[in-house]
Amino acid sequence: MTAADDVVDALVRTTFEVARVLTRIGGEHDLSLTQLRVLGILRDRRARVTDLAAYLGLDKSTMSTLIVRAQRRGLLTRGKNPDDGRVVEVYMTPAGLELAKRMEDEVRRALAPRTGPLDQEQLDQLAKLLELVLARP
Amino acid sequence: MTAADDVVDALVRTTFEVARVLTRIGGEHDLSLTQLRVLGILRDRRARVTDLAAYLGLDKSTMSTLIVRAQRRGLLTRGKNPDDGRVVEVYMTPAGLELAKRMEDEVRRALAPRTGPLDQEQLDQLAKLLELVLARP
DNA sequence: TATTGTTATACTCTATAACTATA
DNA sequence: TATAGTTATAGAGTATAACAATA
Repeated sequence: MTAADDVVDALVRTTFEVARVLTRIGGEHDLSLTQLRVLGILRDRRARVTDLAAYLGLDKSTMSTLIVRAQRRGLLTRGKNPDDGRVVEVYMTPAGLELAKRMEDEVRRALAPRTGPLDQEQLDQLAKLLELVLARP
Repeated sequence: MTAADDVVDALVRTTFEVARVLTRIGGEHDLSLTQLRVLGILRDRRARVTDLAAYLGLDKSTMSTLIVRAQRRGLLTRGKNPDDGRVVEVYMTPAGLELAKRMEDEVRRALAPRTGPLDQEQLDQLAKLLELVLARP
């Protein structure tokens, strides 16, 4: 068992723990983990259906139905791109933005007991090391 | 934006990145992220249906159908507990164990480019810090 | 009565295939 | 022809409710 293996183990376990928190908080607002993520992505930008699908690793048809359901709930909107009539751009409604913000706060609060025991130096180290892990594609 | 907020952001992004890798590798073996996790849990122990459901945060009925499908694929087996006729214990078949092992290797290989750039000290630090985060329930 | 598990039902999530519209 | 998106279909994942068996 190498140190890299230990890190992979810890990363996978952390992933399931954080995913559990995200799934619970999403569920409390009737949102799946995927829908939660869509809202997270669209918080600060608009995006095309195909680009969203590629980013999330989903088929465009899956993306399409996800958007339809979120739109039906008033969380986001679709609009034609005037430069290319084939393209549909997706963006948040005020209600969607508000929900995304509320859930972000809830996630911070839910994870606070886990980050709380770390001191300032450990928090900085962990953030830096995770950024290093995320840097590689 | 506090240091704790930065860590939460990095944890959430890491979660989605690792989940993407796990989803892809599971998918290559026709397994969902949940099924992948069930196999991971049962690798080194047997478990009751209700305990599995509680651990995964799923309803027992959901757990039941997941088990039925995995069993139909020959990955795991169910057996009555002789001490308590209500209890069903679930455990892996040799085929399930072999698949779990193969996927674990694939996950390590897939994440190697991300852990690779870290030196020995950084790996040890990251493993230690993630353990601290995981320690709090 | 309480606990353990399964089944029926009704959603959402997801990919594949077939389609429309635009380029 | 190629690209962007939608829709129809089918199967997996999920929870709720109702149920059977056991304690």
